[in-house]
Amino acid sequence: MEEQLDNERVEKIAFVLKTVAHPMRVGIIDLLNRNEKMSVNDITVYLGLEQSLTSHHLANLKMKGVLGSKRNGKNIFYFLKMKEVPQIIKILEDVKVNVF
Amino acid sequence: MEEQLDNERVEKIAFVLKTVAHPMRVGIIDLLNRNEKMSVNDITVYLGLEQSLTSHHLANLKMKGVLGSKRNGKNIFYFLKMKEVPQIIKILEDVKVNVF
DNA sequence: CAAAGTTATGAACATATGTTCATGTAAAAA
DNA sequence: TTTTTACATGAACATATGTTCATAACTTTG
Repeated sequence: MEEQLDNERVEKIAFVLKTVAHPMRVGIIDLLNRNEKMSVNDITVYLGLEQSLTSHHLANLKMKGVLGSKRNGKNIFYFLKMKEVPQIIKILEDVKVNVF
Repeated sequence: MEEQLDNERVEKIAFVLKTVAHPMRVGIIDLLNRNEKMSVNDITVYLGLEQSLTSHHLANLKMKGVLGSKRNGKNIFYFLKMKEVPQIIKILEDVKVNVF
């Protein structure tokens, strides 16, 4: 039998889940899982969003450690840092939920 | 290369993540992953919470399809329904985050 | 059937989160 | 060096979420 999760772990786990738990952010992460790195504009266009909103979400994901970024000329490329996150998404790919 | 996630999937995935993304709820799920079923009072005592708050969170998890429940005498026992969720928690057990 | 034990519910409140809009900053191109 | 392109930032706002408190509902026991 495995150990029970201590408080710190529970907090961290919930923190990561909260960070990812939004359709736009799941979409962004899925995209970056297939592409290695993408500019803000690429992401914005690809997902059909608005620049500012994309930027806010990207900043959020970066701040929490899920993504990283690197400038190249006028572009800033974002990439996946926390490898666990796509695994989570994969597990939930065919999940059945009670939406209402 | 795998298919990109369609909108509906992204929505559902985010929905489940949102449902779980709270320290108390992660704790509850972890507990129910080790115990098969537990009464509200057991959970309340074990996690050191308050009755009403526990009940609210349990109702929430049940409504979204993560947990199920069954009455037995005066007690109501809750149990895990969505098996994917403990797997997710497991993946994040040793995750490194930028808390601030 | 009244009392005690167990869980649910709803209102009220505080706080967190997501979005928009206007504007700022940095790099490249003209 | 002005303009254009690409991205970030902050304020303001609306909405969602978590918690507490009081009370209701259901089940067993006396």
